[in-house]
Amino acid sequence: MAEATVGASIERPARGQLRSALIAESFALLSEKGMAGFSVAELARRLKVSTAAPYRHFRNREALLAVVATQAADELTRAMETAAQTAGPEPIDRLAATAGAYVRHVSDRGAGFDVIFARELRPLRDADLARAGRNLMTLLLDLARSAGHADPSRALLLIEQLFCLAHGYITLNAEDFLSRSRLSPEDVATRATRAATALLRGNAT
Amino acid sequence: MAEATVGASIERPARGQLRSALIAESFALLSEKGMAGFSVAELARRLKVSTAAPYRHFRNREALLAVVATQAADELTRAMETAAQTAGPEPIDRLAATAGAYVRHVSDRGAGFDVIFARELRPLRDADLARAGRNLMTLLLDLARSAGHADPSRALLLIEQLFCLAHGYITLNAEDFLSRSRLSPEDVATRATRAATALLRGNAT
DNA sequence: GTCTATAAATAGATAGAC
DNA sequence: GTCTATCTATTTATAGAC
Repeated sequence: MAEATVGASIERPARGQLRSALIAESFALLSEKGMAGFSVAELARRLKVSTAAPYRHFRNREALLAVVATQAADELTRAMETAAQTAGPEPIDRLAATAGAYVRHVSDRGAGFDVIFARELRPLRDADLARAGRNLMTLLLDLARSAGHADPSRALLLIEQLFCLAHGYITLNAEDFLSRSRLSPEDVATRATRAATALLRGNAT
Repeated sequence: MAEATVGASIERPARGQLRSALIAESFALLSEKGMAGFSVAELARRLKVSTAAPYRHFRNREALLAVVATQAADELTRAMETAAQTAGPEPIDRLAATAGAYVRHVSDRGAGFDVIFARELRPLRDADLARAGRNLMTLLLDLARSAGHADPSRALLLIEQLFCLAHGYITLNAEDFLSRSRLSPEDVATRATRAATALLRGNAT
């Protein structure tokens, strides 16, 4: 679990470390406030630097978010790759574990498809972010293909269904819809994995 | 489709009609900006009244949102009731149609579970909103029970899975994840209904 | 590489006139 | 029932000092 939950007191970064500290703290802020509630000023306040300091490292709010989104996509690609490999030989189990890993990782880190593919970041046309997003989608489509869905449009449909389900679990858990208090990343991932398995079974028949 | 899409020019409401106009326009604003981007000031600007005017009708932003959330819950309850009744005798079809109606209605109106059960509105302890939310959940649980899931915790699980899926479709469609441009409420509902059917089949086996 | 100071928007909300 | 005027807080972003 990435630290920096609500009240965690944050060290002011050493000189020269602001850029990486900004990126790291962005994940915590996204986790708490989401994309729309993300603010460069609050980020600076948390790191105990002036509100102007971030602008020495990033042209503007969107450029910072694009770097965060790129890192999120790369992290997710690795987490899901690992989950698929660990899950055993059954195609359905592998895909369900992949969706579960998505839910676990995004619940923990706060940046998922909503950030990676955010409409708000599209106008930047950031090459790194585009590459990271493509890698992520390629992994998913490959997994769907190797689960026996050779038809590309069928594979795409399966991915769409699976990740709408996964992302819904994240979003509604954030509003305490699944439980009286927010479920841990581990718990919500478990529930989402079970749901994903049912969805995949229903598609197989 | 509720009008008031992006550039739609809005009539200034007649004297005495501001309260209902505020509520009506809130749905359009939620549709475009979501909960976090919702602002009383922008609402007033769109209705061509002063920023102070809304505060003659609602104590604050949250009180306004609570009324909107209540109406959203009541609308949804009716829309989903109708969809279930129209869907024919098959329990799976009825539940899938209900989820589809959720997606269609929320894609159009902008206020779903994220607004109705918003964490932000919880501290108000608004009795009307609580009643509307309970009615909505009661309808869904009844539908799940009559679909053969007599065990209450099993019925709850089914509803959870179904509406995480439905809500995920809405959220990701809003970021153009499902298509290069945003799908219409009708189109996203069709896709979600298909996915819901697969999910329900997978749970039945 | 970071700071102070500052500007222009925008937000939520209130007091008091009409 | 709505307005003008106003206050306070917050955000994005820039200029120029250190």
